[in-house]
Amino acid sequence: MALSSPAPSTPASSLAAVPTRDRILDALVAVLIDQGERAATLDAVAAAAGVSKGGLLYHFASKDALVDGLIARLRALVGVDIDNIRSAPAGVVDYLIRTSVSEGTPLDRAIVAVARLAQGSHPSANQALADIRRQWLAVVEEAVGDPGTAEAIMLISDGLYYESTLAHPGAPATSGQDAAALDRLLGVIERLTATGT
Amino acid sequence: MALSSPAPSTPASSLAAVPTRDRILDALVAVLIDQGERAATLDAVAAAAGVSKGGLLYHFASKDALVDGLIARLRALVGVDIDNIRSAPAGVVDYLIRTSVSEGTPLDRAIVAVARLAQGSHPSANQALADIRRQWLAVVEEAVGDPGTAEAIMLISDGLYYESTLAHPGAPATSGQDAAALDRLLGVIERLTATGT
DNA sequence: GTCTATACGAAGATAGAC
DNA sequence: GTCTATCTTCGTATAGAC
Repeated sequence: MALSSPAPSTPASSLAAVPTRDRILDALVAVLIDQGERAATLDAVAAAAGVSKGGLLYHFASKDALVDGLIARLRALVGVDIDNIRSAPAGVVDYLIRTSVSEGTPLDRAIVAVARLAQGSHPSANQALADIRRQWLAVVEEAVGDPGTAEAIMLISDGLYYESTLAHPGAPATSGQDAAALDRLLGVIERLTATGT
Repeated sequence: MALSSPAPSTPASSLAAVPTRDRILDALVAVLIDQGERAATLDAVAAAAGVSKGGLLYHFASKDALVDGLIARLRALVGVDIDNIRSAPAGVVDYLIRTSVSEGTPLDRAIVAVARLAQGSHPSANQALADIRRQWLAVVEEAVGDPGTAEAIMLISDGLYYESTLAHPGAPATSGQDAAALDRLLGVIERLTATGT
């Protein structure tokens, strides 16, 4: 699962300490989500990870390298997700829409963090998000048949991501009311998939 | 129309020079759209407006004041747009969706610029965008009747904005292919509004 | 592997001349 | 109203000790 780091050869127990490299990426994600792109300085990330700036720079030689590390983690997580979505019991669309709003999982957090980066003209962050969208769209198209319908559903997913995360920095996680709204939304979307072209 | 600046009392002709204050806001918008939030420094904005940093700071005492000026302009432009959308010949939904992707008008540019700002934890930018969304959603709800359908349409609009502007910094304006895709999308959306709840 | 200290440049803001 | 210094703080990165 932790594709971004080599598996330790002899983990004494499953409670083995998280490698510093991963802790730093966790800290980067946390700062990006909670305080935005501008606040994600080397100082702030190092402090959040519990290391010094010098310590951070040992693991990631520059800020760009740090960002690249996060994007690599995101791509790995998405690879797993694409497998999950194809075999989702409630269907591809249900899975996609529900996970567009969740905010809890490592994947959600990685996406939101990279989306924050993408606004600051990080070309590789934009590229990664565009690639991911393409992968999801392909799966939805495969599931619903009609490309136009797939695009509309994908746009709703984009809108949910934008609304639930980017538009409201520091918002609390999914609440009960949101869950009801999500059910209602899925009902509306069914009207798109029920009828053919 | 230019609600953000007092009308000159004696404009010799309609070619009267644009006030420096407005030129500075234009420059801020241009830099935000073309180069992102981080690039929108006082130096860069001043250069784009053709004034010195000191000159800029005469009109806007601080960077926060500059941002507030842009947000005030956006709110004024949206006020006009809300009037337009209610009387749009092709209908509210058609107008909303089409203008979600345009990118050419002063309003579009102001929205994209403020959206860039919103990612950098500018609370007032987020607040303004949330307010605007609420106004549009109210109009759509009024037009289509069902709140769930209205929300789905609004999310598609959000997705279009995200896709066409935030996700692709420095992308060219609406192309021919986009226009066809938009028509197809409107066809899909009609399936939502055609059927009742 | 992790730390402290320091160099260097960039960005916001002030002061005062014109 | 607009300009040119100048000050200060912050962010990235390097050097070298431990």
